[in-house]
Amino acid sequence: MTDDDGCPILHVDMDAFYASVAIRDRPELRHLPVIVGGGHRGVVLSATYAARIHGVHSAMPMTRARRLCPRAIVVAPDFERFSAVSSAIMEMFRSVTPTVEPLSMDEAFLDVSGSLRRFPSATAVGDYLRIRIFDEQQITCSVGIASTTGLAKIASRRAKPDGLVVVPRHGVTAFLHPLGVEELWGVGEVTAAQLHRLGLRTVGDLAHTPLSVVKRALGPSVGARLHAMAWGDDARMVTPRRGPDEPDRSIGADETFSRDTDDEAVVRRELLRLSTKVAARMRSAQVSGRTVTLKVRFHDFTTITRSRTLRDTTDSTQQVYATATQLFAALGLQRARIRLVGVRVEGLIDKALSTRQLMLGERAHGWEDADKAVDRAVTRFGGAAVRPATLIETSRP
DNA sequence: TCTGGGGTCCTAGGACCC
DNA sequence: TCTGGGGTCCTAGGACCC
Repeated sequence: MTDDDGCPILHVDMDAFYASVAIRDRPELRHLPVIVGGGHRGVVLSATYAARIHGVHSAMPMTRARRLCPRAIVVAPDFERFSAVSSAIMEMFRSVTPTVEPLSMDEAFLDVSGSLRRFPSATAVGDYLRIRIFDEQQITCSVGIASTTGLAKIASRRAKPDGLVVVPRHGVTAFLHPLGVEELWGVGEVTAAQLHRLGLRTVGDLAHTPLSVVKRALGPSVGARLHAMAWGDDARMVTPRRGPDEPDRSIGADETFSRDTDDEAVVRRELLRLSTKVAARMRSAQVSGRTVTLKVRFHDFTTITRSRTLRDTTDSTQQVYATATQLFAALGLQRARIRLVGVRVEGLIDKALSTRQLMLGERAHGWEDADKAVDRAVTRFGGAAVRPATLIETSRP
């Protein structure tokens, strides 16, 4: 019947997720070209297949997308909505197997080795999930099934839209070798160009190139990994998402200005807004971090980062902001045209594990109390209720 | 009015330590 | 008085993912 011969890894990927959720909530948009995205300097987050026909795809600048498909209906993203749908789908996955690894809001790996008493095959699990997701969420998805994560990921892409593709163990090279190198997970624009320069266009070309040549071109680590993947050899296991014992590695926020700016006051105000946001998210996640990184992107898109590692971990708005502005001041910019600034805190640990030594004479509670008060007020009244005085817009005409 | 915002992981050099 | 060899931390940048 099905030819998955015991391949246990599923990759389930929603089709045009944001756009699908958007048209589900507005059925009159069905069959129309719909683009989720926005902002005059934004990019396409997701587009329906009716829009893709015109060449629109995700990550494309909105300006270009509108030019390609002037009749497209542009919908602003509603991340709370997406997140709610995503949670429901992930829960459904967990009802089938505990070994679920979400990769993003709209895709996950599942290892169903343990589910094969309840289901005759991995393919049966895939069919079941596709039907249930459509029944309960009215959106379609695609499923890839293979012996490894890398293959399952490629298979789901080949299954799009609304399909299921199995890569049987005995058919790995027949499936893989005709594909373009850029189909491999981990090969982006830069690596693809490097491989093309070597005359390698297909995965088969890559597989049949001596490992030493590939390593020399791509570096030992990337080279070895991709060469192995070209043979379907991929050690990456499905690892259920980090629990609360293992927090995210970093939390950050950045923002592209609606117009490039050379006004230091504008930049500082934005750094304050971003620091406020980042620190609040850290406190809400109960983590604390030591390294603050400032990101600055200039008008020509060149991007630099500057970081400072503090003596102790922090989750204080004030300390994140102070560090970010010091890093910015140290750049010594003279009227540079700035496109984007960002603030990120890395080296996160569980707040309960962070011990902080007070400086001599430092007050034990100061900014920390202020942050807590702000968090409480935001919980009660919403984010607009409490913010630093310099962020309150004045003199709206 | 080309090119978002959220992340992860890797590399590489220098400092520093034993 | 001519040059070790790890290991870890810090910093900066870059590739990649959705």
